[in-house]
Amino acid sequence: MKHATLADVAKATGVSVSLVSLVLSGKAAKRCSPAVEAKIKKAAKDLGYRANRLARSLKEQQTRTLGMLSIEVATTPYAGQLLSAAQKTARSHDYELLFVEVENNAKSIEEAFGLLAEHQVVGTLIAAYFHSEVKLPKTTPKNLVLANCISNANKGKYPTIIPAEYSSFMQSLKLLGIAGHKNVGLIIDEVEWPAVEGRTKAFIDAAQNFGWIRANERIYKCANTNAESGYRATLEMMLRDPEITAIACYNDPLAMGTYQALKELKIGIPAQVSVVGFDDLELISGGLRPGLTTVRLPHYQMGREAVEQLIRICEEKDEIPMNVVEIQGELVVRDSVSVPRNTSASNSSSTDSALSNQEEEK
Amino acid sequence: MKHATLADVAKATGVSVSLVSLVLSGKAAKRCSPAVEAKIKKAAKDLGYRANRLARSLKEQQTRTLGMLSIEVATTPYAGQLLSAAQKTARSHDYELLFVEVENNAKSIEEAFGLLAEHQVVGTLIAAYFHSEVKLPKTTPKNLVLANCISNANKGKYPTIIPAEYSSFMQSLKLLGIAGHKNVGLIIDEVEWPAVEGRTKAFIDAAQNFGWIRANERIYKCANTNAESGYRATLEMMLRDPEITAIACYNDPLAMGTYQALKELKIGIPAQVSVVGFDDLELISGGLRPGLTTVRLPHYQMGREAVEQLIRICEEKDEIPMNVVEIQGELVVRDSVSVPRNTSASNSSSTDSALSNQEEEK
DNA sequence: CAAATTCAGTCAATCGTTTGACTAAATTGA
DNA sequence: TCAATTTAGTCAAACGATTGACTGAATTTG
Repeated sequence: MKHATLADVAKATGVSVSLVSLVLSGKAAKRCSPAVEAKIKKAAKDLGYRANRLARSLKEQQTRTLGMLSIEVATTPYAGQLLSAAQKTARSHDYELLFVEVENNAKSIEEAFGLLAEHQVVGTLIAAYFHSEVKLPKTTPKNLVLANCISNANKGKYPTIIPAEYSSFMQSLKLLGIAGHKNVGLIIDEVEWPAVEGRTKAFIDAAQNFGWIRANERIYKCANTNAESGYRATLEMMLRDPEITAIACYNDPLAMGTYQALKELKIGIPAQVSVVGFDDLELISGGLRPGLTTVRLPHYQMGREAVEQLIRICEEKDEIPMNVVEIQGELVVRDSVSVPRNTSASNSSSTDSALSNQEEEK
Repeated sequence: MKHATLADVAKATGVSVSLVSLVLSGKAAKRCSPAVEAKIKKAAKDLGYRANRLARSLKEQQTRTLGMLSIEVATTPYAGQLLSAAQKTARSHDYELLFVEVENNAKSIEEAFGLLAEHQVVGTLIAAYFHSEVKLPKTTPKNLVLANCISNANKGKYPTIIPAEYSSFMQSLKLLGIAGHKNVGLIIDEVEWPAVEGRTKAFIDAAQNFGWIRANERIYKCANTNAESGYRATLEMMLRDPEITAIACYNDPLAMGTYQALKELKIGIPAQVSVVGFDDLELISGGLRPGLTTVRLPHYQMGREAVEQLIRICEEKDEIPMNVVEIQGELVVRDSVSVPRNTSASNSSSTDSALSNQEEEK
């Protein structure tokens, strides 16, 4: 039950293999009569002929396969979108994706590079599941693109597609600033990932621009970025700084914890305290009540852009590809932000129960 | 900067290509002197020789590549684990994964089959992101395995790895039954997926075994399975059936909504009402307070098992592979279940506030 | 010492596709 | 009518790896 080859089609039509190849790849310019051409095409169809890409690539000395190295990317909710986008984009350019998961260390990545080399991939994409630093080996294949990660050791060497942490987070901070909040807290990861750096800077700058009070003292660092951490940080924050009217969270799971703490303290969201998250994990941001205002990171676009850049450099269409592309996040406005409670409570979107809670607290 | 070939190694060592091939693939039994063997190996290493799998596969007339067709699998939180497991398992058997995303219709899948055929994959895995029915074209490649999906039109034709819906859900229902609950409600998807079918059956059987009251009337069907739906269903349920002491949810997002509704109604979890979910979406189940008791579906194991079966049938090691393998979920006990309020409140893990709420209600 | 065996390798065909070089017949042009 | 051109194809080498068949020399055996 082996697959039909050019030779099979040739035999069925009574012509040479060459002619079949020429006809089926549309290069038969003036070398074939219309009648024979039709016969060949019919035979190919009847036999279910499909070109053997192995043979073709061997002859052509290049494949249309891209390597996709995923740094634990696949086991997180965000991850899939990048992968999905990468695959679809590759497919739309007639490329395939060889998928390999690696650990974030030079040895594991080097091994994967070797594998991909054996498969003669023409380019490689490395993607991480959160904006982090990737540990590359000394020697890397040509045509390498980084998505959602950076390589400090090779700064500027590879095209790199990352989220615009600063300006994306700034969007939600601006929302708090414009609403009139002056007492804003930040709950953030204590580990110095690129994402943490960018978002912290945004917070500090926003504080300056909007005249936020004692902003530096209102940065709460957590060892983990899950709901539990957010819960505890928020309890601590509201205990130490009861005048806080808005909390910016490094990500949505933290914001989930913030919700829990505020509800336990009977502090209304957003009537008494506004909350913003980051990531737009639909499961959380869309599931919380009230809906969480957050920023959606463009994982889909990152995947697409990364593969498009990769294909461009593989085909050498673009001599000077831009080295670092920052992709903007998108503010997703739901119902967790209102004006601060002391400036114009009447103007807020607070519910009756939230207002009564506010009274109880005072 | 092309890659070194056997010919390059041969030239560097002054021997024939054949000998290099023999030596490097370890088949040089008595055909090579130790000295020459060492020289060849050194040259190969120095040149960074890597076998060209295209050429090898062409000659051998078979690849070590598997096709992974993913039905929108990549964009969901669960998905990654199956994919990750599939890749790692394949890798551990020296197979690679060609990853393609498809839509769940015969045309899209047929197209992908064609692509995979061109790449001469030796086997194909189809995976869905939730236990659903897959629409296959009339002709399918040999060596096809289904993971987390079934094909009713081809029942028993392909090895199929699916979660054991009935017995997995039964684990958490049993927990409710043993705790002594008699008034249990179910919130479930209205669409008749295999997952819905199995879990509904488990609920009905559990109701019979444990003597649950009016179980059939306490099945609430939702158009969506998100937190919002769970919230509304729970409000309705508690309004109509205030004596309910336990709610089983079809999945964790629904349970998240159940939490919100119960908290709004000032009904303590688990003091007054116990809740169980399904899926163990860590983001939700681990993030909720109290932690949600739920069932973890073995996506990782499914991926591994599916690829192992696939490789087995590709290599024809197993003549009679089991046709449907049901993989057991694992009960993840957190803090959302206790004994029912009316039988022995003192025995429950209820908090003071929950108990006081209970008093308020009565 | 001759024959048989072992050792240490080489040769050459093959997998399926591509493509520049070639050819034989038909057609055109002068 | 004969050379030149066009048409309609075929030939054969190549891509890189594999492997059964082969070979010439060295060693063992009787």
